[in-house]
Amino acid sequence: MLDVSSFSHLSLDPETTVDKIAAELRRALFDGELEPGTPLREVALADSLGVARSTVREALGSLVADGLAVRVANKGVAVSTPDPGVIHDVTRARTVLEVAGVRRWAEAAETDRQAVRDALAAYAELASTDFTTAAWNQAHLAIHRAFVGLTGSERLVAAADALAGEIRLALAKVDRTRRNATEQVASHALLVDLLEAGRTDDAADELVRHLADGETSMAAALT
Amino acid sequence: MLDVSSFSHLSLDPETTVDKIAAELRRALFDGELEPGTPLREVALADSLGVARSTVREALGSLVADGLAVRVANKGVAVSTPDPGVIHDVTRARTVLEVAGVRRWAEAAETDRQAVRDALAAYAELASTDFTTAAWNQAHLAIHRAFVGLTGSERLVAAADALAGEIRLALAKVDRTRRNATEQVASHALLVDLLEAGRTDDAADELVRHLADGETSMAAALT
DNA sequence: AATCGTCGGATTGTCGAACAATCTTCAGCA
DNA sequence: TGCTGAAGATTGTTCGACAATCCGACGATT
Repeated sequence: MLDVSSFSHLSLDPETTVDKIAAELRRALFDGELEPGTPLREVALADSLGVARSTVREALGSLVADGLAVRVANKGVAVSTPDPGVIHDVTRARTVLEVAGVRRWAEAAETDRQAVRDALAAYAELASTDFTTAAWNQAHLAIHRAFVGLTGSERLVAAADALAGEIRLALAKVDRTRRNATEQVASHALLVDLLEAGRTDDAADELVRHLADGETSMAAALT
Repeated sequence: MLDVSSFSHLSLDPETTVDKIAAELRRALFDGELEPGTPLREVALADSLGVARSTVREALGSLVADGLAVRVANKGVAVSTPDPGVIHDVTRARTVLEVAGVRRWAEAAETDRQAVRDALAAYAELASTDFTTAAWNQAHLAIHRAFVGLTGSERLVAAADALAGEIRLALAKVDRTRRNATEQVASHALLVDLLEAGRTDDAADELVRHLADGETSMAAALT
């Protein structure tokens, strides 16, 4: 039998009701079931989900903390509405984070580099299946998250996750991505190839271009 | 008389009780009145502050979202305990953010550059007064915040603020800063001078050194 | 007609009490 | 010593209530 200390790496934290509600709301947001600007009434959500108002309230606080919704005092919480200014700021922020990551490709931990390859592989595989918009966006953003992971800082990854949430919100109603799925995969594969070849400067330039393109297409999709 | 639409830039949001509680708890944390690891009991805080438990609970959620405290299910929230690993991660993260800022010095908005100068001036002035540890740390971190502000991204500044919170937590009980206040000011002034002279590469190197020094001294102060 | 005051409904912010589930402590016992 | 189990403490969640605030409508005034 193993020593007890061998299990010290195991852990589980019981999923609380607030977490479930927050997760369900996030899913609804990312699936485009809730239009940006939609007010999230506490009582309506409460008896729609069969929980108390306090619990809903706490879950809403979680969404607000992540920037997915905004709360104005005495008026309540509403789904964040991504405007061009937000898109621009998000793009500038993720450019900083992701470029910092890819520039550390050579010095990064091997596991972090492998995470990039794995994310790319999953992305490519998904492209040949019948995927949903939300799943596609998630796989795409997983690659960019892995880029930030190259910095080796979990806090930067957390910041990138918050940015990704706002992007998924903006992309919820857009599935223009489907038609050029293979093209998108090729673009990211090229980027990783440049990294593997040691051409980090070229990779960084390519990434900046890619993110700028993403900004323009996202801004255009806002109608 | 002015047009009615001239008032569109005015706004005010009433400060809610939860905000006051969260602010008070932050102050106590940054002033070192609460040791890291101290459990924050909901009932104790509630009747100590003269508010309901629900309200305290919500305020605690705010602290947890900012990384100043940690919540484990069914056990409650406790003040975060900064260990060397945390310090290292925070340092790596802020290095990315601040270096990205200073490298954009030339392209940054003039107001953002001026914010750096102003923060430095306030820091220098504070050095010649009888300051408290918390105020000193705040003035110091304001400079570094201004560096991130050079990126022009409010989201990166927000991320930097979260990092700054954890730093203030680690620095709460340390006032080794007092003795070499003028030296600290000189170090930051040199950095800004390099920027003004257009030597951004040298400034970035200096900044990296400065942050690395900060990490070692913070880690040493953890005892 | 346009502006202003007021009224009522809806919603949030906060409070208080309650209860089950879980954690912690500690005495008792093998 | 090491395990068991009961008691107390703490959290997670629910319910009900109330004041404060917001919002829209409805008149009243100029």
